[in-house]
Amino acid sequence: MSYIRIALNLPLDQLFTYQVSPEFKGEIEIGQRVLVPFRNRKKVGVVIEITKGKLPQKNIREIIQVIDEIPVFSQTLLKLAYWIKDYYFCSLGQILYTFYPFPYPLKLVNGGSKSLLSFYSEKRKSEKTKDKEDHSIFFLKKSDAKSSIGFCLDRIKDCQEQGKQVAWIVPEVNQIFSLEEILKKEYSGEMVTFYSRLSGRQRYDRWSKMRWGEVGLAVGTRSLVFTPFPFLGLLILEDEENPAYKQKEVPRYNAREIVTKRGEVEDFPVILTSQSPSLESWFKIDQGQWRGLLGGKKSKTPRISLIDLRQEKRQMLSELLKRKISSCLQKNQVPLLFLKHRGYAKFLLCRDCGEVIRCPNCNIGLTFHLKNLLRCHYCNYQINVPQYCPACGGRWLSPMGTGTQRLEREVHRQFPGTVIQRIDSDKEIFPISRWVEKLRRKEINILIGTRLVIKEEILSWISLTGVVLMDSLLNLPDFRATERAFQLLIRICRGMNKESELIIQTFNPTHYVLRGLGEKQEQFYLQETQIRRELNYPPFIHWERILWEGKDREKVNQVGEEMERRLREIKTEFLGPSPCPFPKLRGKYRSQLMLKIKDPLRENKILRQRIGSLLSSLSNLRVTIDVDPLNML
DNA sequence: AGCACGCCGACT
DNA sequence: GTCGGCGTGCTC
Repeated sequence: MSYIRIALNLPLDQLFTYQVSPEFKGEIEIGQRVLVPFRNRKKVGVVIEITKGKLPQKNIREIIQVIDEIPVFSQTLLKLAYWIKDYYFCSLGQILYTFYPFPYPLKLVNGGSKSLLSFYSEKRKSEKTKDKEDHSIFFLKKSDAKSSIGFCLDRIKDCQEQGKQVAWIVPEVNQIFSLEEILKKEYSGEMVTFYSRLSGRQRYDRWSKMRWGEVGLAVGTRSLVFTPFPFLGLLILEDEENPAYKQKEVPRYNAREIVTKRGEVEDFPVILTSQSPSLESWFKIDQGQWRGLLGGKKSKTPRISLIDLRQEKRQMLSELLKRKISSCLQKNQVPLLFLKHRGYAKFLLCRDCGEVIRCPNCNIGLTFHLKNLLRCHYCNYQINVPQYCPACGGRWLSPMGTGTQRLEREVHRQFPGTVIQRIDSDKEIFPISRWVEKLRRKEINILIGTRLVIKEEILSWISLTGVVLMDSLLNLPDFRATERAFQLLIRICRGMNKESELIIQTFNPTHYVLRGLGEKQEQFYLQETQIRRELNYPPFIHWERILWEGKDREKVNQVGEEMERRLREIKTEFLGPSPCPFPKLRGKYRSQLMLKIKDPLRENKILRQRIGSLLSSLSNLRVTIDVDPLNML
């Protein structure tokens, strides 16, 4: 008698056992999909273990059908799946479902072609004799958005000669097409693009081509990282710091981590690129774990002027910025005014010294609440609004963080008769080509935008950017606020056309983010690393956020207390528990806890035991865990 | 996650 | 009377 253990797409940390009737014997392989009866329905599962011998329990049901003739998932891909499961706290079945995201009737046939089959088995033979390859991680620091293309093309051509496949991953769908256009001219092999917006049929056809080794080059978004390429020789991940690489739903993976892990597991090189590396990546290069390379010519630097808002009259546009806008308009150029999105998290700023009131534990800006209260979103520290600035004793403390529409009105007033275009919501930004077309036809005089407008295609039309209130970027209640502000400024600097100018209005002109612009970028990273080290923040630890919500406020609070107790027992460091920034959402009370984890793989195991049992005993609470969250709000 | 079971309120 | 709301429990 033989039976199999399979993974199902359920949020359950367990495998299910089924019996294999004699008719399927010898057909079953690990990594194959099978159709099984589950409750009163049919479900697709992936074979994880095959065991011969006595059945481990009674009432084991039989599989209905073997779906694939050849396993969809190789042993190495399964190894990757196991790693993701342990790292990101989800079930094996959920991951395998994201590896193979097609509904059941799509059956993986071998294209009806024998040649493909033998192709595949030949590959398997050669795999055993293959030499050890260099699976280093290369990090390409780009001087501008496009400077990775030349470098990567050479590597892609090398792969083409060796009959290996390459996957090039970009953060956003619209970046695929411009890259595709360039690569079409340079790459002579078969190429596909891959992204979720394609129809099911299209996605499946392209996926099959990749899977059967019929294409040499694939360009796509983050899910491309899971494609079971049989001959993968290189993975490229463009703009590694982009938060779009983090999936917001289960499994909450970051494609950057998967790419490097897959390179390690399958033993091929990986290239990450960026104009403005994440601190985590910069640190790995600095530590010598990854190999840093420089791409492109020396970067251009615009003229940068800092406006000290403490010296200015209380208005949104300084005299200098207004003058520059005027001269821009005279030259028929389009100035860009940048600001943060409609401020939802207000902070309290001292107009004398330019500092913001910060949490003494967490160093992030305290959030200004109604009723005279300042609160830390990380550790729940609270104080009443002080009368004097704790840093300089100044009395003029004012709440900041609003005013998108106000700026538009202000610009209208200052520059009557001009066409002002505001771009600040996702709906409007796509397609970007619409705005580019308007810029080309000179239908816009002044552009006002949030970070959505900081795209290469738009910036190349701009020669003057005014950052209206730098402080709203620097003082967001997120420990990555300074890093993100720095990256944004770098991208603006690199993206604007030549002989451009950047004007930054701020209450804090000596901030290290601003000193790090231009030639001294390493300075910024060194200083930021120092701060992260002192506060024990990433890259020195990993955050894991546990969030739970329920209708019963008391119960939500009790769970917090119980979790606190258990975490103390296993000596895990954590912040909170504290109510979420939106403490009541859709009628449910929400609390969260932030764990500081040194070694996720090791510590998650312990957490699964200690916290997992608590969580499963609480039926009417919904719990989510996010490893390496990018958004701490 | 689904899906069934079961226990309560408001309907032709 | 019963239709249907959703809290609870289980899945080889």
